[in-house]
Formats: sequence, structure tokens, C-alpha cells
Amino acid sequence: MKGIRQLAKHLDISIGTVSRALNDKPDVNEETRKRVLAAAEELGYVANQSGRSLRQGTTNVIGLMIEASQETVENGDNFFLSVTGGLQSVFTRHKLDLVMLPCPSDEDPHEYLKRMVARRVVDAMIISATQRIDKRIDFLSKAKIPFVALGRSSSGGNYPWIDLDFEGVAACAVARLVAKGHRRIAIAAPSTDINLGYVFVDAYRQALERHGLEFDPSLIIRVKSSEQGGYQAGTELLQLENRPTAIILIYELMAIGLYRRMVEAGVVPGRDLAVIGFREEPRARFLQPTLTCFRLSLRDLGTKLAETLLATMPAYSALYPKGAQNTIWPLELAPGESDAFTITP
Amino acid sequence: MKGIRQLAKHLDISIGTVSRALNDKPDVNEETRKRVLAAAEELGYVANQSGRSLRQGTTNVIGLMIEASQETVENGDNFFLSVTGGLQSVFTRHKLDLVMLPCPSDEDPHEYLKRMVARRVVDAMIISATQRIDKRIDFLSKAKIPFVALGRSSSGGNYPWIDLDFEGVAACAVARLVAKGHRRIAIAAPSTDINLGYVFVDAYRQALERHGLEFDPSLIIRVKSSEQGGYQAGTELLQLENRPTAIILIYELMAIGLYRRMVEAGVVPGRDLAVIGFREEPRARFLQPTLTCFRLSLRDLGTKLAETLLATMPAYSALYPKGAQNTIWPLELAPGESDAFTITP
DNA sequence: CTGAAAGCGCTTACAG
DNA sequence: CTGAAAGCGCTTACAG
Repeated sequence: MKGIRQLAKHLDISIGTVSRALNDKPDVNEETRKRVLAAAEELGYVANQSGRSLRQGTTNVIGLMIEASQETVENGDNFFLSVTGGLQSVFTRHKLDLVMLPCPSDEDPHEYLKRMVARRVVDAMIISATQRIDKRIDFLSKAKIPFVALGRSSSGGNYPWIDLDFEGVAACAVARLVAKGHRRIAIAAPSTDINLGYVFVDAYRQALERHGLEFDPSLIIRVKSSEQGGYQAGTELLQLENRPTAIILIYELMAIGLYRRMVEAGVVPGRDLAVIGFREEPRARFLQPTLTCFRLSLRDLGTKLAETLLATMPAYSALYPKGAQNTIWPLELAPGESDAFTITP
Repeated sequence: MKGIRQLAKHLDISIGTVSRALNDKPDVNEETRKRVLAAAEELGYVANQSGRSLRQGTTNVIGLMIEASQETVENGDNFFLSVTGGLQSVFTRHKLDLVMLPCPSDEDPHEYLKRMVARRVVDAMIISATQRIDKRIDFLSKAKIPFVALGRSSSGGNYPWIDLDFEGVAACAVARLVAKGHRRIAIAAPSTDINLGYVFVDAYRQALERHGLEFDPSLIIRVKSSEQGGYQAGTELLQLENRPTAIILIYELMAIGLYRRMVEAGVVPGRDLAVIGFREEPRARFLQPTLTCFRLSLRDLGTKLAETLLATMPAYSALYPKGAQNTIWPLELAPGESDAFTITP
């Protein structure tokens, strides 16, 4: 089936009526609508998206930009694939399609985004891995493209974002460890300029302060956000003089590498070293002793992301009252055995 | 910058000339072309893709369909993200953009594909995770949409595909094990209807036959393609009477779960049980003893996939001589310690 | 409730 | 080498 013209001819009615029937417009005879829908189904007609887009000025496509960094790839980090389900559950209601736009690793993310937006392949964008200073945010704001960011940034002033509750996680982790008698608590933070690193370390500092503990910069161990990074963090931790008795990890898979390094060194997590991981992750579920970490539903996060985005789009904002356009997403403590011992001074 | 009309007005020339200049057509004055390109850059003009698509009949977008199954997500399987780099390196040369189309887990993959194709959001498709009988292949063939499949299938007769050399891997693994004296060799295969399972098990059977070993169906352990599946395979292996002395795994992350199960049972891989893994994977690199497995470049695989696809597209086939439209992609043995012992009967 | 017509933003024969 | 015009496939005021 080529186009609406053939379908209309086949039904012996005008293309206008066919279009109205297909698009659920109210002013169509019920009988006519049924005939049209049946014929479309039978002949496999679906409206050409370019034609629609050109006329309507919208593509009905939402882009999720992802950066396939070496690290992400090696980690097998499927954070986004999980969020995707939640996003789609909302978008489907409005016949919006989600496409993932992988930025080639050799292209500047900002340039890539500009190109995609300028070509108008999407109506709106979801960006993530926000940097502390992120040009993409300024660009999208200025270009008035609806968007939502997964992650805060110092850029762009007021813009829609959702971020994980790093403060809550840091505060909870520090409080637990302090309650068990720990005084020297290390933290494994990312070595990149990603904004969550700053947020997390700040919150850790403040939590220490609240508990009257001195902040020691040497306890911030900067490593890659990966299993290997966790291993590296383990190595650096072992080399610290006056070795910390506890460590908080900012990335879920670090725990696996850290455990391995500890086992190699004869240091037993949960007995000689308290470990608190970040996000609960299937692959870390089998660590022995079980890892204390934090739980969240990536699907629900995706749903919220989608709703936040739609609230900023004129065509949908009525359905999704704007309200809080910035959300701190809570994580729930999932206690394990990795920090279940008490330090006696 | 709104559209080509404004840009043309700004330059005081016709939109036709602007278009020709922007699209590298030969019949444009060099001076004019420079002025146009400069103005476009300055004003941030990029052609609206819907307009282009409608006129040209092509979208210049290639779709990579991915199925975000529960398993894939939990595994953190980033096979595709890695292949993406290779795909893009080829597509970029032709100003083609790659988008990943995630099929919602509650939608039938075949219906999803039909919808995407009918809406003409992409010029061509890359599909994967091919089933033994895969309706998508018949559909794409019939609809004459250029496509390439990552994975063979029994469907569709003659169509372009690339697949990993499962035969080679199975043959090599069995030969190695037999040479070390193993007579009872188990194999962990996928429990789903994915075609690679059939191909791999067949090749394993044939390899046994070549070495004069009897095929024992109880040695085919069907489990999920995941870490957990590997663990499960370990459990089942331990329960087998006349326990096999070796196991071949069909999925890379199975090794991690299998090792864990073996350690729990006091069975030492590389001493009490020979293990040969499938694809070399960063996360399995730290297993002790090191895993014998097979190496391939996912980036190169992506490049080949892209080239195979372009060879089937009329607009590019001249540049990519069709030649072999079916490729068996070789894997290179990466010997480790996990199968380095000899059985003495 | 339906039809005829305009026009979304481009590219591309066609004239000159 | 450039301009004027047609037309890709739709949706949507506008008339009736």
C-alpha cells in the first residue's frame, strides 16, 4: 500500500476523510471510520511519518541520547535499557515513539545533539550523564526544544531534571557507618567531570561534618566507574596509611572489583572492612557477604522522566501538570552483611 | 533559523541554489557554495529531515532494532552498544544516522517492526536475536525493505546475514578437550528458541562424532543466557551421574555464575572441571583460573554488518560490491588456564 | 459529515 | 551557473 491516496481511491472517498478517520477526529461517520480502519489494517497502510511531520510540525518521536563510552560498554551498563521500559509505557499512551540516539564516541556530544535537533528528527530529547558544566543544557534551553535531563548540572539555570538522591544515600551510608563505630570512612568517586561525583562527595562531606568527623581529602579515591575502578579503589585503599575501616561506593559495579581486590589481600569485607555499595544490581547480588546497598525502580524512574518531559511539551502539558519539574529520586536502603560489624575502639 | 527560505532570502539567492550548494551538487559556483555554507554554519541552519525525506523518499536513517528482554537488561548485555561504534563508522561516511529502536517488552517484536517500517522512519533495518523461525525476516523480504540480520534463521530463504562462527567455536572447543583426554563433555545451551542455540548444539554433536565420542543428550544443559544461567548450569552439572569432566558455555557471562557454583561445591575449575567459555568479555577477564574463551572485535563486526547492509541498498550497492551477503564471523581462541589440565583415564 | 484545496520544507527536473 | 515551479504524503481550515 503506497499512500493515503491509494487507500482513499480504494474506498472511493476523499483523502481528507481517510485522514480524519485514521486520526480519530470526531467529525467522521462511525460507519465510515470503521470501513477506513478495516481497509487500512487489511492493506497494511500506515501514514508516512515524513508527510505527517512536515504538515504537523511534529515528528512524534522522542530521542534518548546515549553516550557509548568505552567504560559504559565494558561495564555492560544497561541502566538506560531498563529506564526505557518506563519511558515507553508513558509515551505509548500518546503514540509517541522512543528512539535511542547513540552518540559516536569520536563525535562531540554537543555537536551530535545540535545536529539531531536541527534536523528535527525528534520533538524532544532526554539527555543524561550530565556534566558539571554541560553545554547541551544551555543549547536546548536556548533553542526551546523540550527536554529533560537525567542528572543535575550547574549549567542552564532552571530546567527540568530528575536526579538520584545522592545526598540521601551519602547521609544514610555515613550515619550507618558512624553508628557502628567507624571514624575513617573512604569514598570511591568518579574520576570524570560528571556532575554526580561532585554532588555525592559534597553530601559525604556534609554528613561527616554533622557527625563531628574530620574530612580527610585523602579518603576520596577517584577511579573509573566500573568493576575495574572498584578493584583500583581497593588497591588504593590498601595503600592508605591509617587504613580506613569503611568505604562507600558511588557506582554499583565497583563492589565486584573491590571485593576481588580485598579477597586477594586477605581482607574480608563485612569483617575487616565495611562496604556500602550504591545501586542494587543483579550482578552484585551474589557477592559474599551480601552487599549493603540502595534500591530503586528504574522503570518507575523512566515513567517519571517521561511525565516530566511531557509536562514541558505544549501539546501534553495539560495532561501532565507541571508541578515539580525537578525531582530528587529516593533510593531505599537494602541492608546486607557487608557493613554488619561494629568497630570497638 | 527557520527554513531554507529564510536562509535564501538572507543570502538573496534562490532556495534551489541554496539546496544545491548544501548538498554538494556539482553545478554550483564555488564562490556561491562557500557563501551558503558559511551562512548556514553561522545561522545554525540544518535541513529539516521531514522535508528532505518527503521529497527524496529516503530518511537517511538506519534502524537497529533491539529487544530489551528482562534477561538482556539484567545481564547488562551491551553487545549492541559495542557493535554500534562499528556501524556508525561506516554510516557516517554516507551521512546516514543510526537510531536504536527498542521494542517494548510488552509488544510483539514483529508488530513493532511492521509499525516502524510502515511509518517509514528508517530506510533500512538491522535486526538481531533471530529466532529459528522468525517472521520478521519474511516480512522484511516481502516488503522489500533493505535489512541485515545478525544471526542466521531457518526463515526467509536467501537473505543477508552475519553470524558468529559457532561451528568453529564448538569444533575447536571439543577438539581441545578431547586432546586433553576428556570423554564426557557437557554444553550449556540457551533455553529459548533463539537460533544460535540450535546451530551451536548441532556443531557440538558433529564435533563429538568426528572424534568418535557418543552423543549423550543429558549433557546438554539448557539454561538462561546469563550469569544466573551459568550458576544454574553448574548446579545441574553437579547433579549429573557420571559427572562430565568438561563443559562448554555458549554465552560469555555464564562463566561467572558457573565458577561461583563450582567454588561453592569445592570443585576447582581448571583442575576438577575443564571450562571453555564463549566470547571474551571484560567482566569475565578476572576469573581465576583464567578462562579459555574466544575473541572477536565487536567493532569490526559492526563495520561488516553496515557494509553488508549498504550492499543491499540500491543507492549504495555500487560502493559495496555485494559479494558474500552471508558471513560467518570467525572467533580467535584465547587460551586460558580453565582447561589446561589433562585427564588420565 | 464530507470534499476540494492549501501548504508544511525540502529537492530536482527544466528553462534560460 | 541560477531561478521558478512542481510535487513528495500528509493534515486541516474552509465550504457546503
